[in-house]
Amino acid sequence: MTITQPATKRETTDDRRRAIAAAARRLIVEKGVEGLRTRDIAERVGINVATLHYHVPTKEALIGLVADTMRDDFRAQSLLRPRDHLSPAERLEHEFYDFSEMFFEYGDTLAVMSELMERARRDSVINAVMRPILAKWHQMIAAILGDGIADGTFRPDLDPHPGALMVMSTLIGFCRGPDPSPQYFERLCAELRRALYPQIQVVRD
Amino acid sequence: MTITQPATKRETTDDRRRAIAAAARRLIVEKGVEGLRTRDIAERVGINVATLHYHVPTKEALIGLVADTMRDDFRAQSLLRPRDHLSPAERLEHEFYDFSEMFFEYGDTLAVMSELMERARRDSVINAVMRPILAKWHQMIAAILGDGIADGTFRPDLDPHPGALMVMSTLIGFCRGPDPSPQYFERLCAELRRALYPQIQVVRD
Amino acid sequence: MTITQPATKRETTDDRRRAIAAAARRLIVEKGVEGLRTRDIAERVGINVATLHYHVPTKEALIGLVADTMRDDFRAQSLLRPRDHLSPAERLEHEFYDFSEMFFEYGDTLAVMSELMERARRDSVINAVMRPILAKWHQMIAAILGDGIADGTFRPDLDPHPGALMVMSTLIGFCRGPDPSPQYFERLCAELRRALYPQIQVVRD
Amino acid sequence: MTITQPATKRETTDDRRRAIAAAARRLIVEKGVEGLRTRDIAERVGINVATLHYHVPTKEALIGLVADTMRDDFRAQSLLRPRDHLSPAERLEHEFYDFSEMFFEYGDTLAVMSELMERARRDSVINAVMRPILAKWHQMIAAILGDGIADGTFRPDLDPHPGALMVMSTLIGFCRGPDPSPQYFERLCAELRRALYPQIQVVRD
DNA sequence: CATGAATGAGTATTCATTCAT
DNA sequence: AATGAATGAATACTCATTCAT
Repeated sequence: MTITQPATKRETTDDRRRAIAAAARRLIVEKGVEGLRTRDIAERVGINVATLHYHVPTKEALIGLVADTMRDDFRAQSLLRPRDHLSPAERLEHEFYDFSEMFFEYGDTLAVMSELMERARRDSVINAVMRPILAKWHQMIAAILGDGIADGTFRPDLDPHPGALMVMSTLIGFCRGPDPSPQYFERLCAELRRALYPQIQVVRD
Repeated sequence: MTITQPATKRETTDDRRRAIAAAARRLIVEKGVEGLRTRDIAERVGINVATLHYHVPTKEALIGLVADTMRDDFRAQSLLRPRDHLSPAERLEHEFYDFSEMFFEYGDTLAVMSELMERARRDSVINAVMRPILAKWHQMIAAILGDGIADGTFRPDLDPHPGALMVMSTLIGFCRGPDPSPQYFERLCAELRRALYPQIQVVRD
Repeated sequence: MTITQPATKRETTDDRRRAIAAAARRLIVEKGVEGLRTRDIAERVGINVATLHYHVPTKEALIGLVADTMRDDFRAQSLLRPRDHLSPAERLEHEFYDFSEMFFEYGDTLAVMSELMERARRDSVINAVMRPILAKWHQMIAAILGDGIADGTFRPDLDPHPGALMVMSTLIGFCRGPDPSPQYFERLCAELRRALYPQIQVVRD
Repeated sequence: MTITQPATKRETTDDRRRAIAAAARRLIVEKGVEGLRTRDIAERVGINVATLHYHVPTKEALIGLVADTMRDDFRAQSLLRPRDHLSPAERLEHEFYDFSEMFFEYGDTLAVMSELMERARRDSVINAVMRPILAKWHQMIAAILGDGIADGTFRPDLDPHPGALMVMSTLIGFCRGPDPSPQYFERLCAELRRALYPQIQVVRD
């Protein structure tokens, strides 16, 4: 129903590459990058191994392709979309929401991301694609925090750069954390909010 | 003590296993778990591959062995050592310090940890060893936070469990973060402190 | 002239085959017969691999085609052209000159020839085309020598058949020899002349 | 009876390498260097492909090994052995005899040599081993000719360097020539002798 | 305990050739 | 006549593991 329909015999290269990337991602989730086999991908797409190599010449290129689709996903997903017209608080909530959506709806993407990040350390090709994504994300959150500090939304003593890393890391940590339920995600977000917003209730006497 | 007369004969097998684990860990840092080759380990230890298999019969056992040494390391390292006689604030600082020491002095341990965690998702053997370590760590920090909330050290609205995850994730995030310098680590810790402690300065008039 | 209306439509196939053969020969010079790839040829001709196979159905046929063009070249080149109206000495000089021209001007032809000869041993198709060329050449030189012996131009004790082989082999040996310069070629020809002509200076009394 | 006896199970690496080289040479004679397959070699030696790779890690190394055995053969064979104590005429006859022996008794060696020489043009590894052999041989014959010219054995107008190339090329040409019989070889040698020696019969009165 | 040699089951990649359009 | 896509059969090479000594 989705991708592996053997109805229309000859596919266009672009479709095939898409299908290959999708199969590769699913396999990465299942077996990790190190367990990724060209034969498995070909089989899952329903083509010959040689055909796979016709569309994606080498395994390195294949991983590059996967990395590219990751970037596209992140772009398509609003995660990296600036929302300058909104207030810092709203933008922060969007970050939380987009991340939860990505985790709960498109779980694969984050899992693959995690795999690729680990590998990025030793694989310059992956690194070249992955680093910018993280960097962009980090910078976006830092901007949100910066704006929020300026307009008094967030704590005045908040340090945007480490603060952004804290937010990102916490969200990522959730994925590997002990309780991957939406309820726990909400608790985590609440904690982050309290960590970022000024403690209003203390004001007074 | 076992077969021939001398005293320190017994250690041989155990020593070998230790040496093998050490070599394996170094190689994991260099090439990742997926790049780990029994031959390379043997060569680095200075023994034959067959001999390696004599001491550690299978690769799965080998990774299990490495995981075991990880647990031992974390135990030896004060990270998981309870320090009930100290104040919550002191214990938190100890966590920061121990983590920084592990990162800056024994960088390998965290790198291997990271590799194994990624793999734990699919490898039940690794998972069985790694999960408890993380769980223990998480629980310890949660305890610190809980105690600190109780005695007023930390924000009263702090939620210990997600808070602990936030602390852990942020520390872990530092390792992969954009700036792995001690200075940045300190900024990050400062940020965490501000996130956990009550905002004193707000108290006025 | 090529693709639109004009008259010369019919030649297309033949032109294609010629272009294919030419590209194949260039590639054989560069990478040897064993390094010859249909895809490379197609690319160099500027057509699709499938199109190549349309014009030359199989690789064996392709090599046969190349061999054919070799024969045509040798025919076109005066090497195999009888020159009965000239004196044996003149005809021998023509052989030297034609060979040098082929080596220095059309180096490819001899290189391809050499490649194909080596392969002829095991490939009956190539053998069928190549042997006759060599045989013809050998027979022509033997005829020159025979005629020259008869009219006193060459040594009376010269044995035409082995003599011809000696001349051919020496010329061929030059191509692989230590010094492929025109000067050395001339020295080699001089040596052959002294080996074939009677030693005049000895005649005394 | 010769090499492929599966009696003694574990062979020493040196023996295996020898057997592998021998099998490779036979296969090169049969199918050429380009038709050489590691599987075929392994099968002929009676070992697993992986075992082959254990002894000779790569195909390049394999061809290097074959080239090495060629050099050893040529050394063992008297072809490259200087015989300074003999007269130039005797030394020349030795060259003829050694070559014929190599061709008629150890036909493989020259066939392999021929294959490797063709490939040497594009393969620097082979070239590095083969060139020196040819160079040495050429130089030895040139020395014989030089000595023979000096002591009046050979024509005074003989040019040693091209002369040596002529002798070598003619011998090599015999291998590919139209008639590979011992009788024809003798005719060819006779022709070479007449080409090198002064023409005594001309001296009369 | 130790080792050199051996091996089965993979693993990415290549290549001539074919097919549907 | 031409082509993009597809494929079967190879091909060199790898690796954890085993065996005989």
